[in-house]
Amino acid sequence: MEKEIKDLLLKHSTELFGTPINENSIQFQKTRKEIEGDLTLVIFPFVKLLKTSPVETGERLGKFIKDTFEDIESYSVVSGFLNFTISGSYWLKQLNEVSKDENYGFARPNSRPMIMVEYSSPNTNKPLHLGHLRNNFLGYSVAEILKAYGHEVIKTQIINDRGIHICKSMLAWEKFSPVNEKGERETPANTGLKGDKLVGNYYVTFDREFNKEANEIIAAWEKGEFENYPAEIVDEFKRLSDSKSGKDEKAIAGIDAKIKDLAKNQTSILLEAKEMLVKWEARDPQVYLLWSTMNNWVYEGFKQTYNAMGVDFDKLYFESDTFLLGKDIVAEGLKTGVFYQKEDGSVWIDLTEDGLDEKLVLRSDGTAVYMTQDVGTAVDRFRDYPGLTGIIYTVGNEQDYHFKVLFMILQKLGFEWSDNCSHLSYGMVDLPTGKMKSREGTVVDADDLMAEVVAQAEEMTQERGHIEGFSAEEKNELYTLIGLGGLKYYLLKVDPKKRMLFNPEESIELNGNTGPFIQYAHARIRSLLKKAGKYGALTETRLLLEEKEIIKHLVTFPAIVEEAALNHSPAVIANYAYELVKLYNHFYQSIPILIEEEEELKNTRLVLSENVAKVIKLAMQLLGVKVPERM
RNA sequence: GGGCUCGUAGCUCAGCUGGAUAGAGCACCUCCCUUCUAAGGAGGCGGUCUCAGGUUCGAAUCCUGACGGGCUCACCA
Repeated sequence: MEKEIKDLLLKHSTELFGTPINENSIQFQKTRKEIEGDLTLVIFPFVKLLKTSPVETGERLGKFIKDTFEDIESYSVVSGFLNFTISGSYWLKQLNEVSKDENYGFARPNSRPMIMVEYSSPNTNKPLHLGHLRNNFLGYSVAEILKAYGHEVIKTQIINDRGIHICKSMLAWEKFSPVNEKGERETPANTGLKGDKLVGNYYVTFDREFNKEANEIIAAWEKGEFENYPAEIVDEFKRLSDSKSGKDEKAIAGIDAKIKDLAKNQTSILLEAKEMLVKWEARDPQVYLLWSTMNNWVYEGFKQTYNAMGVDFDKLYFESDTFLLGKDIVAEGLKTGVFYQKEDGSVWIDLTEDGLDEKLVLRSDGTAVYMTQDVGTAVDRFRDYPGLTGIIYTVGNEQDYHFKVLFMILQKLGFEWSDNCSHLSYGMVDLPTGKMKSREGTVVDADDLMAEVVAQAEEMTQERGHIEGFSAEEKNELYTLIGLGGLKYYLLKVDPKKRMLFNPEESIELNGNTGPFIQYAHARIRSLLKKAGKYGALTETRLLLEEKEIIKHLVTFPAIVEEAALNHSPAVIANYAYELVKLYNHFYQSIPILIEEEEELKNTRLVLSENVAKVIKLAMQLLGVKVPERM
């Protein structure tokens, strides 16, 4: 209806206003609750054109529009707003349209260009944590939303499987892993530990030993024992140490941190790790075997976690595969003058004219940095998928600058698709106690959290669920569905861009704006429909206000999907679903459905309920949240 | 210090391409299961939309500045 009115005004604008009007000056909004009407047109923009009062302008437009559309029953002008009341039969027709389409709101699959969505992208030295949950749920959901909007979507990730951090875990495992009676070191098989957890433990072990050794070095320096250390390091230490006198506490802490870095670089353990990295790059068979063995443990662990999260990928990329291509591209770019080389051999790009800095793209020793492999990975992807038009990178907002630079480099290298690449930048997840810090042990582990949330759902469901006759397996499925659904909804209902607070109590809450609240509404409707058995089709009936409100909301679903797709925002979908459920619950509570005696009214209400359940399900599907038939 | 970003009820968040009296949830207080799942519903309490200017018929929304929080400015990833 909005579109029809808009077209009408545009078509007749000269006749109505004496001049063609801008499409943007036609603004619709929802009619306020207290005022009668279904649709409101803002008339201020036209007042100036007509040089009459708002009331007069409104009356004139109102009459013109009402006379054109049969379905507009009446209009009223209230302080600059033109409110239309639309006929019940129009809304019934709309409900019928919704009802006909099993995938209402979804576009035809693959009717839009191919897009790649990257998410997750973990390091292989640490288990996944709460931050990854936000990342994974977001990426998965945005991918589903884009599919629903018609895009062909490739879900992917880049696995950060190479570099010094992996070598640290490898080294710690070699040095410190206990040997059992069979002469084996710890493995996931002989410890029963998930592979990512086991490797993560050794990363922690490395860090502990690393710090221990660094502290010993500092202690030695403070006692004046400087033999075995290079003169320039010793000088630097003395300079830093002397500069502490007379400074305040904060400044001293800063200087101490610098001293710590200095000492860390002198540790034998770091040296060994670096040697290992060099060996890895040279494909030393022993190191390479250890590397692939430990990485495979991690992948196996991650696989379980992804499975529990309910996310999946169409294609994986590994940095160990793409960083060489990155180096090739840098070499080409150096020839064409996109990059330049400094005397020490390092390669840079100058972005100062674009308001950014100079950025390193290759170290002086010729090895790749993060940027190098990201360039390589991007190009690799477009080679793999000739139909690909763009990539969406789901990565935390601490990397905003990195992606700005990456896209600019790709553009300067002449890849036209760089314009279609975007950074889905999301805010950090804070805890009530503050930031998550691995050093302080405040990181919330993804597996633990999911298990906890499911256990909580079990407890709640046993307390109040309607699960008579469920098998043990069905029960467990339900607990998982509720626990995980709640967690996903909790993390997705907030605008991705914003930093958010994770409150453990709220995340398992069942009341209010939560996943289980929405799931419950769905289960209740399904149960109602089951009880109703067969019922007739829609017929011409009068509609109650409550029913009309719901239909109005259902009708906006396609526009919501579009908005969510364009903004890469699952939160838009979550808020929509919540609104829908609130409207429905109000209706459910105050209007008889099954016990309505008038057959036509009952049918209408059942069809309405059925479609509410359908749209809830579709919307939740876009968030990766499942909805139960009973709960 | 430069760049980016955020600041809405006690708390967590919607609203932000300018539009009517700024909305939810949680928490707190009242009510409602001899009607279909009360994991529900109705109502109450609670706001100088950080502050100060500006643009506009109209500003939580746009612009400028201040204050406060976060991120970032590595031959780390």
